[in-house]
Amino acid sequence: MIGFGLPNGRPLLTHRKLPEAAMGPPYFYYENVALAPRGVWDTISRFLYDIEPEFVDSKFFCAAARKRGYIHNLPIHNRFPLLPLPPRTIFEAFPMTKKWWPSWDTRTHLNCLQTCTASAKLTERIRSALADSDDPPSHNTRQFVINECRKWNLVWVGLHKVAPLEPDEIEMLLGFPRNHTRGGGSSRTERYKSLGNSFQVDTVAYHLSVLKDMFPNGITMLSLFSGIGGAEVALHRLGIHLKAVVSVEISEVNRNIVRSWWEQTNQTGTLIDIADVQQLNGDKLEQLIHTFGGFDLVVGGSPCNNLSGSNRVSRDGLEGKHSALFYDYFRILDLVKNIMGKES
DNA sequence: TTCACTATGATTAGCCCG
DNA sequence: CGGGCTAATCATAGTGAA
Repeated sequence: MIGFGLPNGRPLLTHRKLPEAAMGPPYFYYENVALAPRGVWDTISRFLYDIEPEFVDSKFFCAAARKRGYIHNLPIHNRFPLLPLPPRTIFEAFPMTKKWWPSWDTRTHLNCLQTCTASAKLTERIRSALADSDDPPSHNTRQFVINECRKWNLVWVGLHKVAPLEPDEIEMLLGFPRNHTRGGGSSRTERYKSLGNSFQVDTVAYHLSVLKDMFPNGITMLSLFSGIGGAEVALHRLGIHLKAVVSVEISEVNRNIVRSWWEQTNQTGTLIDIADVQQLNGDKLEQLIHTFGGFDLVVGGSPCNNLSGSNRVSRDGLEGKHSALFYDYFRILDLVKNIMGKES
């Protein structure tokens, strides 16, 4: 799952032919979970002008897996990665764990960072099982421990002692500045949730890097379902000036996080935040496009709640309560294309 | 009311192998 | 080609303490 190519490998593809209807302006970038129920990506692709999705696992960019599909109309040649390159193995990311890491735990990468973490009961069950067993432990004990460690992304922090990642460790893995989600009224639970729902910044930045030469004076972006601002952080770290960002995000805590980051990084552009995508109708978009002279980029990862395999309760597909917001991404993107096409 | 904590499988895709 | 196996997975809902 390497998409059209990785930073240090030979590209599988350097050019592609996009359908006429897919061409910009604006450029757009859509994201969601790769392992969605059958047929979901076919539907998404059909709405987004029949562009073939680019499936990438972020384990090639950082120390944690993140299998995602991206549909975009960006050029794909001359991409470049963010520097410095982030740690790409568990030991590089968390050197202190090496001391306690059993040889029979052969993981080099973590699994997908999700919204919930393991219970204290589980880590205690693991400690107890290992303390009561031989050295090395029996096959059954090892199997139990390894399975739980993989399922819950546990790391070794002591003798027989595993623990879930801390929020600041997840921020690092995902490419955000330390304490990005800390403060601003965000509880620990909310931090895990917001981070679990986020982009992996290095992966997204690699795809967006082609914009740097194309927009030397900066870009104006419409950011839908912004979350904690993964796309904004990616562009900023690429050194692309943000002239204006219209950010749409339902969570007040997340809006605060992005607003706070905007202040921390001394942005000179304009940040407008909107709570609900439903507020973005034709009139509102015409007004915004008139104000900013159009959007260069429309970014969005629509809710995956009803697509994710972790959802035992309501994995209802693209028509599910939350994931159906994909259709608002399409609606808004298509409106922007039409309005901008009319004015040019 | 908020927050921390806990338990709760099914659906895929990719293998190998007959 | 299909059955059996391994493996991964941006979560929801309930409870109880503060």
